[in-house]
Amino acid sequence: MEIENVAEYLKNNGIKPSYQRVRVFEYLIKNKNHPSVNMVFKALLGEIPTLSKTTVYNTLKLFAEKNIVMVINIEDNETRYDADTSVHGHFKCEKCGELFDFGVNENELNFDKIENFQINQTHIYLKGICKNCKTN
Amino acid sequence: MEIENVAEYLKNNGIKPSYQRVRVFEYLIKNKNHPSVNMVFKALLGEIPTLSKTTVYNTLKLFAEKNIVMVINIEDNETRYDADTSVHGHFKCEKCGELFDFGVNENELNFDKIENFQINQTHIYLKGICKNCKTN
DNA sequence: ATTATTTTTGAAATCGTTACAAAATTACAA
DNA sequence: TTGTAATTTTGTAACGATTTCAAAAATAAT
Ligand SMILES: [Mn+2]
Ligand SMILES: [Mn+2]
Ligand SMILES: [Zn+2]
Ligand SMILES: [Zn+2]
Repeated sequence: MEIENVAEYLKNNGIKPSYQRVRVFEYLIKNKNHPSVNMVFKALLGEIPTLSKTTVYNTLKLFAEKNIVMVINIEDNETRYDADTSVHGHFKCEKCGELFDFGVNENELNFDKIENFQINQTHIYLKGICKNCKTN
Repeated sequence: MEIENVAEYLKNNGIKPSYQRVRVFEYLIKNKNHPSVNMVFKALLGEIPTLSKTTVYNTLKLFAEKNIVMVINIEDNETRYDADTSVHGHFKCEKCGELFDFGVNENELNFDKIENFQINQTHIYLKGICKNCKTN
C-alpha cells in the first residue's frame, strides 16, 4: 500500500493527525523493520527531543485500535509493530533476531474445528535460522 | 499423542522427573486449556502447598527448552503453555477469552520469501469471536 | 555418614507497560 | 482577539509478569 499524505491517511482512519502521531506513523512506513516501542522512541527522540515514551505507547495503541498497524507478539517480552496490515507472516531469526516478512495464502488454511467462528485477526509466526545466519 | 508414564516421558526427553516437574506436566496433559503460569500455579497449590511460583516458571522454561511444551504468545501480557507440540493453530476469542485448537496443513503455506530458511517453530494465531459468543 | 550436586523456594530486582494528573496544545465560541 | 473547553502530550509513579539470586531442601555420589 502506498501512503502519499500521512496526515490525510490518519484523518481518514479517524485519527487526529498531531505532530507526534504523524512522525510515529512516518517512522513505521519508512522503517519496515517491525520496531518495538523502544526502537521508535529512541529513533525519534533525536528529532523530537521533548518526545515522551508514553506518547509512543499511546500512539501505537491508538493505531492498533484503528487497525492501521498490526501488533506482533512473536516474543513474550517485546511487542513489535507493523504498518503493513495485509495478511502476511513473520519469520524471527533466533540467531540475529531479525524479523522477515513472507507471503501467506489465506484460503489455504484448514479451519475444520473453528467453522462459524468470526476471524478478526490472523497472525502467522515462524522461528528458526535465517539464510544469512545458516551460512555463517 | 498418548503419554502413559509421565516420569518416563520426562526422562526420555532429558529431564530429571522431580515430583514438581511430574505434577506440572501431568496438569498440562490433563487440562488442555492452554494454561498460564498462574493457572498452573494456583491449580497445583491446593495439592502441593509448598509449591513456589518460581518452580512453575523454571519447570515450564525447562520443558520449552526440551521441546515438550509449546509456548503460546498470543497475548502480550500472558504466556500460555501447551503440551501438544504438534503443529496446530490457536484461536483466541476476544469475548470469552477461551483458546481453541484448530488444524493446520503445514505444506499449504506459501514461503516464497523465506526459501532456504531453517524453520524450527510454527505459530498460527487467530483472534475473533467464537461460535458461542456470536450467538449470545 | 559425609560430601557434592541438583532442585526448590521465596524475596528482591528487573523491565515492559499502564495509570494518572499536570502541563501544553488545539479547537471553539463570544 | 480573547476566554474557555476539549484534546494531546508529558513525566512520574504504579503495576504485573518474569527473572535473578542465594539460601534451604532434597537427591545422588563417595
Ligand atoms: Mn511485516
Ligand atoms: Mn493447542
Ligand atoms: Zn539471522
Ligand atoms: Zn467466546
